[in-house]
Amino acid sequence: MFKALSDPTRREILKILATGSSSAGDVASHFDISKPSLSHHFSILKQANLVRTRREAQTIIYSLNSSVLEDATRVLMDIFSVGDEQNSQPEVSHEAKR
Amino acid sequence: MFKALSDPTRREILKILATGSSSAGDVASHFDISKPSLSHHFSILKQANLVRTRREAQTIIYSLNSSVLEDATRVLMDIFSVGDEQNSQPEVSHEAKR
DNA sequence: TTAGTATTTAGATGTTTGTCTAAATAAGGT
DNA sequence: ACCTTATTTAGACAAACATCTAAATACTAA
Repeated sequence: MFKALSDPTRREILKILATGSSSAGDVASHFDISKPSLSHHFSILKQANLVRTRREAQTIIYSLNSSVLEDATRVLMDIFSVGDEQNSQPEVSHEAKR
Repeated sequence: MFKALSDPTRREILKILATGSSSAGDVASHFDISKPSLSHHFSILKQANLVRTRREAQTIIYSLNSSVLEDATRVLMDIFSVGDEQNSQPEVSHEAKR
């Protein structure tokens, strides 16, 4: 998921989808890259479970999977162990005492 | 910052630092990769402002820069526009109405 | 000032990633 | 059936990335 979020284009796609779901083509019109490239980004986002798709006639509608936001935020907070013990004033490594 | 977070080794480093700051060497002992490689990861983390350093005799002590967590979380929430308007039930793209 | 420890820089290498064009697939409309 | 529109797959390619070894730098202590 962090891999998926690490590309600026993909984050932009997510922002666009956050304002309402839309077709692959519609999203593509916001960018200056080819549709195959966009399609590739979509597939990565989908793999990361950040978006969902449904078909509507010929077009594929992409929408944000917001539930993963909570996961993402949780993982981040977990990494930084927020609301946790001895985090703020770090101790000195045992080898580094002078 | 997301780029920095996109590598599993770096996320692991951050988790280790979350339990208290430590020297580059100490952190290295948790991994099976060379010290130069670790050093490279550190420099990326530092560039992303996720860690801070101070020198203590020969050793360099790395510590988590927790304040960036809030930024990260904020950016994430921003992307998903949490606590916002029409996000839950997506509309259909104008081209996709049948 | 020489030796030892800790970390970083340099340079090389294989892998992954983002992009492209061309072709394939999917669905509808005439 | 055929043509048009929408999207994806395939294959290629350059740039970015994670890793390594060897050498350089930074500091301490004898």
